[in-house]
Amino acid sequence: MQEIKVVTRFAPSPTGFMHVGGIRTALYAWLWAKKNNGTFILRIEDTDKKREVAGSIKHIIESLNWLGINWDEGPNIGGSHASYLQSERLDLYKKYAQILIDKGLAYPDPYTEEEVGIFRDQAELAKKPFLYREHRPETFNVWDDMKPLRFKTPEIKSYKWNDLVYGDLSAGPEALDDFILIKSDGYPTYNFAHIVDDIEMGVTHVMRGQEFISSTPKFLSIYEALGIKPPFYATLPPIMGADGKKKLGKRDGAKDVLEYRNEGYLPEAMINFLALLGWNPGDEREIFTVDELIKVFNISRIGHSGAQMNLEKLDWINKEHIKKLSNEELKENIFKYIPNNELKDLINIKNQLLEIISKRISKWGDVKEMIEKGELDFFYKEPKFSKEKLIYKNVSLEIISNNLKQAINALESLKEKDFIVENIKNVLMQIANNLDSRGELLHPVRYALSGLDKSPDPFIIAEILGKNETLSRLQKVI
RNA sequence: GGCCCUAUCGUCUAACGGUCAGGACAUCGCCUUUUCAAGGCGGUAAUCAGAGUUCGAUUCUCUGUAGGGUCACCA
Repeated sequence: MQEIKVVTRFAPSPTGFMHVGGIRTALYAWLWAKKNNGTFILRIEDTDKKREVAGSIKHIIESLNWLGINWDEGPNIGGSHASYLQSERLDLYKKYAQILIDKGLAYPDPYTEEEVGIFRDQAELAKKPFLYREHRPETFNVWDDMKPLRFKTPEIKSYKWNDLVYGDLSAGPEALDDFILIKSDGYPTYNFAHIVDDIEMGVTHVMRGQEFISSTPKFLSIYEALGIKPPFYATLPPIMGADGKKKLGKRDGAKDVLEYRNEGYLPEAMINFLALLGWNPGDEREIFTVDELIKVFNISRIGHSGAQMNLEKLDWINKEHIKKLSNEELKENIFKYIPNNELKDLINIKNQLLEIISKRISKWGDVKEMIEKGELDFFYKEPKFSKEKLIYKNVSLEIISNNLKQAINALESLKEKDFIVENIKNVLMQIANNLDSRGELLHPVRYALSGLDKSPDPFIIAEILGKNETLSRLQKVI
């Protein structure tokens, strides 16, 4: 058995941003190349000038960069098959087109677009698939570059082929047609250009969505006409929109992946999540680093059915990845979402506060939300409070005040350097345990320190505030 | 309409033809607790329907149903 050098590619068209569907396709192709020490190519399929959106290429590159999906050859770094922009390879497509013309397998379309449109409407009216080849001219003119060039399907037949994911696939003869190779504007169609490029670039494994199954016979017939062996095909199941019905698409709310970055998801969590959307390792592991994924990824375990995005699971996976980060990494990320310096300074001094925050978020953007809701203000700013809220159940304010006085006395006895969570807890618990219920002390202390109905426990707050501030806040409420 | 693909808890999924149909997210309950979060423990919850093959079918076959894709001078 001869080992083949794996070459995969991701070939987006520059028509806007990347959504998770495209990214997952890129990811699987990338993982497969990495796993096999192969080559991963980024190629831009910019053959439709009308749909092109300015800035897309930059945006696509930024998206892939964010996720760490890097390429060995591509538009910004070059490579031995440059250019990686199809619009700069027009001569090459013409060359291959000429080969087909010479074989009598390509001819200029004599009809106008309107005429073809009428054929199509007729077919639709008759509830039949539209087949251009039924209108194929008897004799072919010489191609003058002004008309679109069509492929003359050599043999109308059914196709069977093997797919690395779906196994044996087949299609009836109506999947075969005389499709356009080169458009009247001189640009090739996807159907033709990607085949030429895959051949030229030595691509061994083509990964793409299910929507291409029905055009695969067209591709196979081109390979046959050229006398070239097609690559391996790995068809990916679709990713469905939130309703679980339709394939995810830009028109129905698919998000730019960079929005996930802006919301504060970790790239490795995003990769982890997307890898699991349509693939599984065969055991029960779910949290993977990128390196682990490269090791265990396998085409044979890609699923066949469409999967719906589950944002809650993404949050969970992101949280699991957050847990793995060092304090430095946590700070670096969290600080991006903190507008005020007081809080940053405090976090720099108190690792405990960093821990509180990181435990309560599933993505960095949640920090912003906490701040906006004022959930962190009390750490560096005196809280506002109302006396009634000191009350725990039906205990009178008088008793509460009395309890708080005891707490103040006890806390005062702690030396500044001993003012840490363990000691604070000890001291307060001693008092609290003698009460009818601990809440009679712990609730008012927590409330006096935080001014909030919901907050972290009073012991940790006290340590973070420090002895002076803690005592001062308690004094104020009695 | 033709052709093609798919079908297991709400969601993502696992299960050489023989499992009590397993895991994860979500959800619910309990524990821990002064609240919230976290954590620990546990529960509810699925093989689309009908035939066939077989001693035995989630698994194989057929039909139906449902969903998806495709039938461009888009990719």
